[in-house]
Amino acid sequence: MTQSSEQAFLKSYNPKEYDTPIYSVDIAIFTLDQGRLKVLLVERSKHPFKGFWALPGGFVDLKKDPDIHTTARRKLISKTGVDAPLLEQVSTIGNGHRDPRHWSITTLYMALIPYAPTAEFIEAVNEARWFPIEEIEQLQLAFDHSELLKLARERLKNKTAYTVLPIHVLKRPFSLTQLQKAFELLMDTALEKKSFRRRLLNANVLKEVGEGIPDGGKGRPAALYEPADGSENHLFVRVFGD
Amino acid sequence: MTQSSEQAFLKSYNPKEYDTPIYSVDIAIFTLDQGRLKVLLVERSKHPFKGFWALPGGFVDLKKDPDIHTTARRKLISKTGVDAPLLEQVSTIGNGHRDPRHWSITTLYMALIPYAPTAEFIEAVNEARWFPIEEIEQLQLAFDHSELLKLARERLKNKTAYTVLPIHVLKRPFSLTQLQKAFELLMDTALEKKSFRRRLLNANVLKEVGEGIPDGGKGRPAALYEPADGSENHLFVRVFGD
DNA sequence: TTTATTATTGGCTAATCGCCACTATTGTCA
DNA sequence: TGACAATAGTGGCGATTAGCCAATAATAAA
Repeated sequence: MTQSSEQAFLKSYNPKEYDTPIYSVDIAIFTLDQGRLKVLLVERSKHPFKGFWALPGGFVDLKKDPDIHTTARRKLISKTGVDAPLLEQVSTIGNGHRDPRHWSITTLYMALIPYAPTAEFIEAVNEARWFPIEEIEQLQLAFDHSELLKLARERLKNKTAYTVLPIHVLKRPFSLTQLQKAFELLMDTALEKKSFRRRLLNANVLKEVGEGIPDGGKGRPAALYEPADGSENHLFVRVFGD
Repeated sequence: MTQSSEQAFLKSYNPKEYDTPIYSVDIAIFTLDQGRLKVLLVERSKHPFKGFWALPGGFVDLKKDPDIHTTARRKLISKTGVDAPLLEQVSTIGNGHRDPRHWSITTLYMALIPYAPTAEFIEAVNEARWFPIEEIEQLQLAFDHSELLKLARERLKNKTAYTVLPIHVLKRPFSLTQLQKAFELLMDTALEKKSFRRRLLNANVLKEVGEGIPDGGKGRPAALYEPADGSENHLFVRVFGD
């Protein structure tokens, strides 16, 4: 994108109503792939910020969306091809400078999704890509999306310390080692093996569903688990990690 | 308000833009007075829901408000006369049925404020009143404000269990007994005295600033405290209560 | 059989909570 | 002036849960 074409676009943009802000929804979609935490970004095909990478998002369809959560879900599915096991609101950011067009408000959501079911769909569309989160820090994203991503990332870290959030990024069933790895990647901290297992097992949030090959293919087979019914909302009384 | 005048109002309402939702900010303002948890409500003077009690709130002033947090603060001050020591975002609710006029979105904030500095101002305006929270449950509020209040109340309970939120509803300095009472009212649970004191004192979130008369005027004088610098954001590693 | 590799458990210490009885300080009142 | 009522504050034990780290278990490959 060139500076001048954006200027031209801005000049031609003429909001009819000046007393109502633009409202949109943006989603930070997280997954785990190849032992790394990744985020889905889409390349903007339109001004403003044409050509920049951005969080998936868009406007409410007043005719079709019953509520904003549905808007977020619709956008999520349109970019990944599938629904996500976790989609929740993070925060709403609104001010007069985040969008060059106008006073603008966005409600930020975060989603967790296993990698596999999304891979084929996303490779087919070339405007969307999974980025390792560290790589995004070097990128200049559209609007204030770098800050939005930081907000979602923080929420993810914090919530992982007292919930079982990471069960939503794994394909099922999973071993405790895999689950621990997921916790560690989402929290960005190493966790102590025994403490981790004790915590999860004592909480009755998992049900054993057999045994499988170990992580990495070598060594003792691991017990495999799935989330127990209703465990998604489990709250630990103590935070984990330090 | 009469059914027919609301009907007439709705018939005459004609939004110019159909593809953008209404956006507003609402605030659940909590205080403690006479040993009770109270919430500020305002009586609506305009349609829709004319004559109903509602949470304070309103629209963004695109000319004056740099961001939505400022919008919330402006509304808060206009109803209470003073700023609040705690104002934070709770959640954003948006759907096609919460406002009879149009698809509508609101960002809900909650505020905590000591009672005394607000009393005079609020008694002077007769469209605003502090309601004990239990009384509000019997009331039919405007729009979906009963649900919004429930959301804010839940957030208040939850956060009180792992933060020092209640320091913001007390005038300073305060005794530990007063602070415990505040915690109990905000959490809606009885707390154990020794555990409470140990928790607060060990956390280094308070500084002693003298001694004063006991709670109720009788008995041994109590040590008085103020929040220590930076203690507002203290997070306990364990939740309290039970 | 040995070894490498991953999974799982044992067991001690420390922090923090629930519980509850006990002590401390003040004013009141006979 | 000496009990007593009322509120503030402490002592101390058992339970839960985290950190630590070493030991044991199961499997495949050498």
